[in-house]
Order: sequence, then C-alpha cells, then structure tokens
Amino acid sequence: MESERKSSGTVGKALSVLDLVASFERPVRFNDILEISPYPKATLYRILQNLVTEGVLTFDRKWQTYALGVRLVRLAHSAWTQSSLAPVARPHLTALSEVTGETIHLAQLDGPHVLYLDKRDAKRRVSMFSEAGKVGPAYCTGVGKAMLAYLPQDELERILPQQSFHRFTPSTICSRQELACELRQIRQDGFALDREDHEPGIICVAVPILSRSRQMMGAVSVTSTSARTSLGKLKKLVPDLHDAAGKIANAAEYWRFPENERTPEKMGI
Amino acid sequence: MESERKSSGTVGKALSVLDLVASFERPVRFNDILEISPYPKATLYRILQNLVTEGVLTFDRKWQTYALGVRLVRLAHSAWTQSSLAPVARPHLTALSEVTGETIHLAQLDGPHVLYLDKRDAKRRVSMFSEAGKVGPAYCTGVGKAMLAYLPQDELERILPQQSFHRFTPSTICSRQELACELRQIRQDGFALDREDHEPGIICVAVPILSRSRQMMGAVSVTSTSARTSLGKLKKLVPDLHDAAGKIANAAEYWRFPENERTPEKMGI
DNA sequence: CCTTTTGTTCCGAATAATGAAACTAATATT
DNA sequence: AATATTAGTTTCATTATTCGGAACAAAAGG
Repeated sequence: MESERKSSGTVGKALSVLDLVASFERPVRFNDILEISPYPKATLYRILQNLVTEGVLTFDRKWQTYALGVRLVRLAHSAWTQSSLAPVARPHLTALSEVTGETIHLAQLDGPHVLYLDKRDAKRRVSMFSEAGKVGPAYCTGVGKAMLAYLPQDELERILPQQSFHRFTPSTICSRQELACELRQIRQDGFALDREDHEPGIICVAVPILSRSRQMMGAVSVTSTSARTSLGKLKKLVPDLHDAAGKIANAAEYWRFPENERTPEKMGI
Repeated sequence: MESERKSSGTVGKALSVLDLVASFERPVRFNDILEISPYPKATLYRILQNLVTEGVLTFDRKWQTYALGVRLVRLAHSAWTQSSLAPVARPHLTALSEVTGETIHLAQLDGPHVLYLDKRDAKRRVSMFSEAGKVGPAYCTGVGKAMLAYLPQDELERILPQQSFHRFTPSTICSRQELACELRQIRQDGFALDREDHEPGIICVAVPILSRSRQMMGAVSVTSTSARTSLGKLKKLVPDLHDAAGKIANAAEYWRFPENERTPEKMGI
C-alpha cells in the first residue's frame, strides 16, 4: 500500500487521514494506519483523536479499531442532494434505463477518480445507496474517458499525472500518449467507448453531460456485456444518451436555484 | 436561524462550517453562511477557501455559491460499508419487510439526532440512497426513543440537553420529565411506540438493536398510518422486530472482522 | 521474566489560525 | 452619474495549535 501525499493545512491532513481509513474496507488499528501514513506516530495519534471527538471517526475500544463515523453519511446526503447531479438526473436515468433495457451509470469526477452517483440495473429498476459513492479509475472507463475528454486543459493536466495506468485487461490504455489520442477521438465523436478496458467482457458507451456553456458536469453511460451485445449495437444508443445528457444538463441549470432570487438573466448568461 | 456552537480544534471548526453549509438545502452564498456562523468574516472566509481546495466543498464561481462536494459521498460510502449496521442488516430488513408488509427503518444515533441508514418501503422493495443519511429528532420518533432508552446514563445526559422538544403534534413529548418517564416504560416493555408524536397519522413500533453485552447499536422500526392500522395491531409485530434486531446484532458481531486474526476468544469477551 | 510490538504522553520549537481593519467589487439609492 | 450600501477579499501583527522526537506505558509474544 502506498502512502498518500502530505496535505498542507490542518484540515487537509485530517481529511487525508480519513481517506486512509476509508481505503481499508474494515475497521483498522492504529498501526495499520501508521504504516501507510506519511505522518509521525504522535501526529497521527493526535489527528485520529481529534477526528474521533468530532464524531467523524469512531473508535471501538473493545477491538481498538477506528472506522469512519456515521456523521459522514449525514453530510453526504446533503452533498448528494445539493451538489451532485443525482437528484436532478434521477427521472432521466429511469427513462433511459427503460428505453435501453441495459445498466445505466451516472458519474462525476472526484479529483482523479470517477465517482458513481447513481445506477440503474438492467433488472432491478431502482438505485441503491451501496452503489452510489463507489469510485473507479478515470482513464479506463467509459464515463471516465467521456469526462476527461471535455475537461479544460489545465484541469486535465492536473489530473493526468494522478492516473495509475494500470493494465486491467489486454485492451486497457496504459500511457498518457494513447489516452490523449483517444480523448481527441472522443471529442470528435461526442461519445466514449469502453472496449473491455477495465473488466473483460464488459463494454459500454458513455457521453458527457455538458452545460449550455459547454462546461463538463458529469457523464452517463449504458453498460452491457460483450456476450449479450456488441459495441456496434451499443453505439446505436448514443442518440438516446445524448438526449438524456441534454435533459439532465437542462434540469440541473434550471433546478439549481429553485427560488430564483438571482435569475440567469441578472447574472448575464 | 441559530448560530452553531463554536468548536474547539481547527478540524472541528471546519466540520462545523460543513454542517452549516449542509443545513441549507441549496447552494449558498458567503453571506448566508456568515449570518448563521459564529466566526468573524475573515476567519470564515479562510475556512471556506480551505474546504474548497480540499474538495470537500465546491464553489460555483458563476453564482458565487458554496455547496458540499462529492468527495463526501465517497467517504460516506466507506462509512456506510465499514461502520454502519446497514450492510449487515440488509437481508434482515428485507425479510422483515416481507413478513410485515409495512415500511421498515434502520437507524443509528448521530450525536443527538436519529440518522436513518436504510429503509424499505411498503411497496418498493429496495432501499435508496436518497433515504439513507436523512436525520430526524430523537425524542419524538420510535427509533429515537428506542435508542435513548438503552443508552448508558452518561451518554444520555450529554444528549438530552441537545433535544429541541419542539411540539410537532398534540401528542409530542415536550419535556425531559415526560421523556424520562417514557424511556423507563420502554425499558420495561422492550419496545417504543410512536403515537403520532412526530407526524399526524404516522404511527410506529421500534425496538433497539442490542449487542450481546447489551450495548445499544441502533434500532429497527415498522411504520404505518393510523388510517390503515392501529398501535394495537402494530404491537403484534414486536416479536418479529425483536427477532430481526437479534439477528442483526449477531450478524454485526460476527461479520465485523471477516478475517478473524483477532478472534473474540483471544480478546476475552 | 524479558523482549518486542503497539499505543500514549510530554514539551519546546515550528507552524498555522485569528480577526480587526483596510480595501475592492458589486448592487442599490438618490 | 454620483453616492451609499452591501458583499467579498486581502493584510498583518498577535495568539493559539500543531508538530514530532523522544521518553514512557501497556500489551503480546517468547
């Protein structure tokens, strides 16, 4: 396991420690965290204690383990409601899943990662909490590539060095050069393909969600298996995807300020 | 709007500001936050900037608004997975919802609040993200009272002063004395009732989830409307609730450490 | 009983946060 | 258009926290 980059501010350090704890999938002991943390023992100790008293970490004194606290769940609910595309996108995802009959994903970028915010299963029609909040790599997923392709140059350059370029399958993109080339292609086509880049047998088409001012807000995708369908057939769904993405972008722009004390006109858009 | 209590540590302040932002249901401007914050302008400004650079808040420069960032959603997913009862309780909630045919809630305490972690609707069989993470008052909900009743004295005393005792309906409990009395009754009965305490027409039975060492871990409830059923009939479901709560507690104790490097025996339980 | 590993406390030095006030940029008012 | 008001940002000397090496304590393992 690698050690994270040392953050500067006090809150940055605290958050980085939260990330460390989150990187385990189980409650962890002090030493587990210490081993992968860039902080000296005493410092880490104090940060952990701090986080525990703030209720954002919990400490199980019986097993001497730390785990992320439920306070975060409450904050995340607000985040999901007030700042992600999820609530606004919900009806459109449902519609899309009915039209296509395939698995649908809604994602946004969280730093260098793809963060899934909603999902419709091919069978089950409803999204689940346990799916939202998952992260994946950006350079080798449909939604990830669709988003990277429409990111402003400066942000892209900040994010690219943080991609791992790990080879998951024979068709995974493994270098900045290849990726740059692929992104150009995506901008030309208006959609991104996942040709079993991340998981063998899993293919997908994704389109970016763009605001009227062409700002990249997220991405939607349709996923399937190469056994059930082909990339060619999936491509036929691109118009439906663009349609959904457009509707989501629109809905987001209009619903963001329900009580429009400040109308778009006033702000000069 | 009231101003929050000033937290001591640097991270505490940062978190309290996050709470402030979360307390709005929409993106907010600097001054909106300033008005309800206990911090001077410059201080709040710096804290906000910090949080933005950490990615835990986002700033929309077009509208000059702050909103909780998606980074929190990722952290919450880990919290939900590694520290809440939700993943472990899931199958048991499903079973309970099938037996009762009514709405089921799973909740834990988050400070003085009830935090809902999962929900099964009477109709739709699956839980949704938008439901998990919601908070409610503890003193006037079934799950809340069930949990308070089994809280250690010292923790209870820390939490009680933080209850608002707002009168939502004619039957809401509005004082510490009444509540203390009700909690005694609950400990005697082993279950809590919501007699339209919080919302008119909504009734519910709740039981605490207790570990083998009688530690309170959370609560489960069955909710219905007074139009459809009665408290008397709901009470008949108490055995099913206790059954589910017991199973959840068991599952939690055994599944908490999947790879038991440290077995309960070793730890001397 | 001793050794090793793991967790906790101390305290002077280093760093970061504080907040009043001055300043700039947007709106509103006359 | 000029002025007043409100909203947002920067500065800087002061103050409060955090840092982290090292010593200490407590378990776990021999």
